[in-house]
Formats: sequence, C-alpha cells, structure tokens
Amino acid sequence: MASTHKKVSYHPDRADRGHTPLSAASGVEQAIGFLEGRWKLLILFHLFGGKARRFSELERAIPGVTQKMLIQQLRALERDGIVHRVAHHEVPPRVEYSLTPWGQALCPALDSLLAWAAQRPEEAETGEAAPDGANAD
Amino acid sequence: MASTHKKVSYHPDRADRGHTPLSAASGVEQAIGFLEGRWKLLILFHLFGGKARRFSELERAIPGVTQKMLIQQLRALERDGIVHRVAHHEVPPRVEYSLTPWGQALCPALDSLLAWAAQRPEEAETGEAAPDGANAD
DNA sequence: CAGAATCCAGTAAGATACTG
DNA sequence: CAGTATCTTACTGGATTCTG
Repeated sequence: MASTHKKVSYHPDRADRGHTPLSAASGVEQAIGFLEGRWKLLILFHLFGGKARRFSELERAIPGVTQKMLIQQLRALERDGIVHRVAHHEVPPRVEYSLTPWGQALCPALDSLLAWAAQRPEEAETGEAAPDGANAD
Repeated sequence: MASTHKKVSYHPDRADRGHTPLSAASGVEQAIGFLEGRWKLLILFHLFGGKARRFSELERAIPGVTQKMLIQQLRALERDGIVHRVAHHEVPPRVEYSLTPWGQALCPALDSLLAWAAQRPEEAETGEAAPDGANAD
C-alpha cells in the first residue's frame, strides 16, 4: 500500500513544465503517505468509534499484527498527528490510543474513497471495446 | 504507500471478534491499494484533464520516473480499471492512456483527502508532553 | 516510440527474544 | 502490559540493456 514503501525521499526535481499538477499531487501523496502501511487503516478503523483503545486491545482486535508493526504504525500515526497517545504510569502499564480531532476528520474522506471503491464496475478487469472517444491527437 | 510493497496477501484470518470493521477497512484498503505506488497519483493527476496522454508525454511530464515504473503503474492502473489504454498499431508506435469513467470518479474522493490533508494542524508534531522519552526505530 | 527482461539496492514487514 | 532490539525475508522501485 500506498504503498507504500517509498519513504518519498523524492528528487527535488519539480520541473513544472506543462500544467504539471505537482502541488495538488503532493498534497494527496502526503495524505496517502500518512495512511500507507499495512495496518494503519485497520488501526484507524478501530479508533473511529471515538473511544480510546489500549495497546493490547488493538493487538487482539487486529489478527495478524505483531507488536512491532503495531507500535511502529501507531508511532507513525502519532507523529503525523492522527492519533493521540496517553500513557498512565501505573504498575500494570496502561497506554491508550485515540484519534485526534484531525484524525477523526479523516472519516468522511475515507468514506468518499470507500464510496468510490464501491462504484467499481465488474468489467474493470477485462479488456473493454473502446466505447467512444478514447483519443485526442 | 503504502508502501508500500505489501501485496496484501493477508491472512484470510478475519476473526471478527469485537466490532472489527474489517469489511469497511477492506474497502478502503483496496482503494488505497489501487493508489499505492510512488507514481500512480502523479499519473492520475496528469490524466485528470480528461484528455488522453501518450506514454512519452507522461514520461516527460513526470520528472524522475523510469519506463519500467511508468509502464508498471500504468498496467496496474489499467488492470484496476482506472485507466484506459489504446494502442495504435502504427509504424511509430503510439499508445494513449486516459481515465475510465470510474477513474474520473476518483477525483472528488481525492479532493476530500486533499481537503483533509490541508486541515492538518501545525502543532501536530509536538503537541504532547512526551511523558517518557522512549523513542526508537 | 513503447515496452520487455535482468540485475541490484533499499526498506517495509514478519518472527522471535528480551526488558521495565 | 507495553514496548524494544535484532535478524531475515521478500517485495518495491531504479538503472541498464534490448527489441519490434
């Protein structure tokens, strides 16, 4: 996913020839970047309820995740200002994660993405017969 | 993106304990998956104008991309039903890429993501009091 | 011009063990 | 409970070369 991989270390080679919409693309790329990582979305969805979740709760709720991955993505999400982390310094360590206001604002955006994905035509996989005007030059 | 690399071959381990929103997550994950890859969004943005673009046009318009990456992401986009490919079997090979209707429908969704990203508060990085300085990775 | 095939490097993701 | 550290794997992305 957003893929990710790509730490987006990118060339600073933004030659803006043509009508290159790099600025717009950068914004969305960043947004996607915040979400890239195999577990980010799962974590987010578990947090969308509005209630804080403990580390082990999330670990239990997300089947194949390892502590390493969970903490890693949680930290990234926290660093990006999407989730909020609260550590209670008690004898049995308790840490709770919740969404920041900005993180909660992600919900509608994800929802439009979801709506878009739902509109996917069945014949998307098979070759189409070029219905109309599919060329310019 | 998601990085990156995750082919999302995932465990079919969807144990739905709790209120696991795996179904919703899957949809968005898929959607994000369509967009993951370092060049997908750039390509898409160049195609959002509605006009078809030639391979070399895209190659020229996107600074650091290699043919391999371009064709790879273009194929993925095509396979996902987001872009439409038309090959003219002429002596100087000409292939044009354009958005499918569904691909164009992505625009508003990307827009809400963009709007969300734009709302990011400045103090997102430093807002907390860093109770315990433990940090690594 | 458009695309395929190879080889290589960087790194995200996974498993496992250890710690406060 | 909630992490941290280290090793390994495998996939992504990039460079280069070759072809119709």
